[in-house]
Amino acid sequence: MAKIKPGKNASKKDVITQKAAVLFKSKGFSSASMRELAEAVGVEAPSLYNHIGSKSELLQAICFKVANAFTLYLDATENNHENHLIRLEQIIRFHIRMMLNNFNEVYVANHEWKHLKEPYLSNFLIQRRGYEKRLISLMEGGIAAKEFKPTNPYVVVLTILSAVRGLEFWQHHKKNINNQVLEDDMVNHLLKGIIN
Amino acid sequence: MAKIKPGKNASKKDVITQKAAVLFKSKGFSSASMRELAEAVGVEAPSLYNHIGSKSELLQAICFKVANAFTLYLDATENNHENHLIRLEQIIRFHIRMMLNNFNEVYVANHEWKHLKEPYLSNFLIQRRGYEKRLISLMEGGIAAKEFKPTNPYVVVLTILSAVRGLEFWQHHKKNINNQVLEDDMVNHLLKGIIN
DNA sequence: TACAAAAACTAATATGCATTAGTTTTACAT
DNA sequence: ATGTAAAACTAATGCATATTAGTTTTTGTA
Repeated sequence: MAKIKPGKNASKKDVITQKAAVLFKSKGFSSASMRELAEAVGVEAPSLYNHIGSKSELLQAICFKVANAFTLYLDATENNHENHLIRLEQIIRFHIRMMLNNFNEVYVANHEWKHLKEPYLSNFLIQRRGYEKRLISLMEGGIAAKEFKPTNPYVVVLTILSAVRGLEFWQHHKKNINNQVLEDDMVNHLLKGIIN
Repeated sequence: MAKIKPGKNASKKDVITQKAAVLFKSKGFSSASMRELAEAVGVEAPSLYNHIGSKSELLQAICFKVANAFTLYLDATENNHENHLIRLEQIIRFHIRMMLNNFNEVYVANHEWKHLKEPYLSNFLIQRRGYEKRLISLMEGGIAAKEFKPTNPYVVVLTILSAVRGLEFWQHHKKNINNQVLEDDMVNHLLKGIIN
């Protein structure tokens, strides 16, 4: 009946992918059906295949869009020759903003990557592992420069990344607390602790 | 052919539930099939139903076992009239140990609760929300007593819980770092920060 | 108004799933 | 060894899924 309406800058494929992110987030990739996605788009399920290749391809698009965004930002901070503390803080803030502004996609990338098919699964994990390693190097540099306390750098990176990921539970409270307060409080906690 | 072998203290149902936790963790609840679970147990799929009621029931058992363990420990710390900092530290350490020692179940409870059926889904969320509220009260008490810096207590609780949850990514490195070092580094980071 | 391409539709395929029914085997107590 | 209950098995049910094939409708252009 009605055709899919592409927005100003979004192709039909983009519309489908965005709706898929919402659906995959709320039901999980495996439980989300193409019928449900079609309904969200306003079309019958087989019509989706005029625009996309497969369900799996949608997951790939979402996961790699997110992974690439993080990788690109890290590239940028490395060309930016600030000290380790400032670079770490910039990265934490970027993670927080990605969580707040690209919630559905980041959530899906974090939770549903397991259902990627090979070789995408391996590539995704390799990319993520590489990203972590670069963060660990940053920590090690900061410890060597005495900017940070001497601790296990892997533990610190894991703690920071996980804490920020936790913003996925934040959604419901968004309206009650200002995003800037949230960002500042979390950055201060992760860098300076909470003890008076 | 061969019957399910219950261990010393584990009924057959317990064996199935434990294998289910491993399977649900690695494939996700929806993608995990009863055929696969049966294979892990060493039996044909329909035979499982001599011991359990349904796939859903397995998820319920796992999720509430974990939720109850956390609730019980929190009850205990409240009867233990230490100051706020000490109680918070105890709770963080308990969370870390639960992650390390009951990895599969905690992971499933954290990731797959979405697939619980009503009324279990609602009950689970109510219990979890109540738990968070009690932690927030603890933080508020500590701030009022000037033990903690004045910050948004919800942000702090969320940051701590999420950071500890991140130990789910730890599995692979378990052998390389001592669990006690890990626990101490993480507790120190979350309480005192990382800046020199 | 008519033609061509895009994108919708319906119908069908093949697969996989949890679960039930009915039957046979195993294990244990006597 | 024999009878009983537990627990395994095989076969079948019914439903939901992603995807393909083939056809019709819609849309935009000349």
